[in-house]
Amino acid sequence: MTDVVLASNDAPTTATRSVTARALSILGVFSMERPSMTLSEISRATGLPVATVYRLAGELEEGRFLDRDEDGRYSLGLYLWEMGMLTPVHGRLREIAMPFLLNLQYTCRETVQLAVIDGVDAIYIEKLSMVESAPVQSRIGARIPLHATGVGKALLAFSDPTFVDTVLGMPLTRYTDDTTTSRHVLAKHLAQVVEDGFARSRQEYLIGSTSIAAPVLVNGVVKASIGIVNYEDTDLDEWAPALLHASKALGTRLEELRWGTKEEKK
Amino acid sequence: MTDVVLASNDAPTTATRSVTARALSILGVFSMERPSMTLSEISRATGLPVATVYRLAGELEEGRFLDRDEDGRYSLGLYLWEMGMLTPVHGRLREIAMPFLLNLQYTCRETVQLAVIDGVDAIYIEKLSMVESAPVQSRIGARIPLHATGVGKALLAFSDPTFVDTVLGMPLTRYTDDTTTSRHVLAKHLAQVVEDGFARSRQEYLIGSTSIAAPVLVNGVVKASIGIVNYEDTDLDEWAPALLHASKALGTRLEELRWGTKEEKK
DNA sequence: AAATACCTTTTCATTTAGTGAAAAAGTCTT
DNA sequence: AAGACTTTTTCACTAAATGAAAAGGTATTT
Repeated sequence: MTDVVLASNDAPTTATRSVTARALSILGVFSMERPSMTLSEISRATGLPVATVYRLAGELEEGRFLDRDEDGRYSLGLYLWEMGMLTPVHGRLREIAMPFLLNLQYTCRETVQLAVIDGVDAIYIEKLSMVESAPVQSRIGARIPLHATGVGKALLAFSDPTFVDTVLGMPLTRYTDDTTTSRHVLAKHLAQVVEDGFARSRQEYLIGSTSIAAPVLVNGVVKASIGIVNYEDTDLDEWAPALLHASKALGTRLEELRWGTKEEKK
Repeated sequence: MTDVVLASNDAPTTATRSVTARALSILGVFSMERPSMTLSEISRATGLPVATVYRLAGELEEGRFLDRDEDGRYSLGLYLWEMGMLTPVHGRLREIAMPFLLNLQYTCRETVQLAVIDGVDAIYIEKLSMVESAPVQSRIGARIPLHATGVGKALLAFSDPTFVDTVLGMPLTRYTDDTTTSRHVLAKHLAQVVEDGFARSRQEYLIGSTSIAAPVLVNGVVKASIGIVNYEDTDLDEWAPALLHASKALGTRLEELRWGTKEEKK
């Protein structure tokens, strides 16, 4: 009931009551850094006895939530991915956004991103890039700070004031020399973002990366943000009109579809 | 152990032993058609007593595998999507393929697809489309027949003969008047695909849709296929060279990265 | 406003189903 | 061939999950 959900440390996570919670915690230890693990690695990472992991991982494998390769290493299963594709954020948001993102990417030929807020982070929902690579920090599914990225600031600047206060009240992590860590300065930045209609970010999170980003407003509420980034520190302001056009068009489309309202029931 | 895994019928699925299997079966009842469900709907769909679902769904919600909206309706949670993004098929394959797909889409301006084999189906891993819509059957994550789509035939034609026999030995479902349902005719088609180096499909699965598709070979083994589709029944042969170039280039890139071999360990 | 019908939540006596230490069996390494 | 790991199996123990039934909600109907 009053379970304290321990964040995914690699350190042995003690005390996880129910079977279900234990099984789920097994899935939770996989990450970008450790996409596959052996039985005993999982045991150490979860703090669960090997015998227990053996049984539970076996059940997860049977349910196709885990895959097991010839060497006996476990990795997250395709079925899990299939389920992810059924999630509203993908099935509804990304699906609808795609044509707008593609058009934008077609215009500017830079990497185009789509992000949403979850908790006090932003998450990349989509990233269209002509170049391979792009740092892991910017992969789809990555959590990124609201205060130190283009898409983050675009989301934050147009958020509910109460929420903004919450975020400003938290320690603003420094990632580079150019990260804004003063809440006062950040508040001024955000006001500027609202005025301009889009956010700028210059190596505030990753050295050498520059971005601009605009909010996607649905009936006046920020639901997502679209960004243009590159990793050569080139000025991107020339693409601002195209960016704003794309974000507005997506917002309008989502309004038309009454996105997020209860018309997608049953 | 000798659990008969019942396919996701909507009909009450009886007899699911373990707690874990029950919890997972709750996740399994969500689908594109029913992306959100109430407690009692889940109870009926899984065949589990309401009280049980109440507890388990509560735990899944706590673990962020399920979301619950104001009305009390459950839907698949964002965390599930995040995990999906860690899956090899996304993190490795789609990520690497993206630049090639974008380039292809940039060239032909038609919908571009990436698919892989899972079991005896193909699954769309990625779809880049300038137009919204495109039928649900072709959404990312959708399972599609190997014998009646461009990407499917491209995958099958270059598959292991034993596997081909298995697939040809199964009933070939008819989807449209143009679906090839004779195994003999299909075998001939596949030989033609190998000869041409790419597959053609004309409303074999969906009325009005045409596609061409080429295999992505990694050290001579099909690992995926890339397709170009449209829904206006236009001839796409003019894009075959670009398609072949993209699929070859991706295959080569995957070879360079020693994709699927055990260099991504630890 | 009372009745009907269907939902969600809580309770609790019952017992099933999960537990994990330890032993066995299987890998590599040196 | 011995050592240091793994993974798998076993089994006596009991914690933890179960689900019927009652209580509490929320609509919709009469």
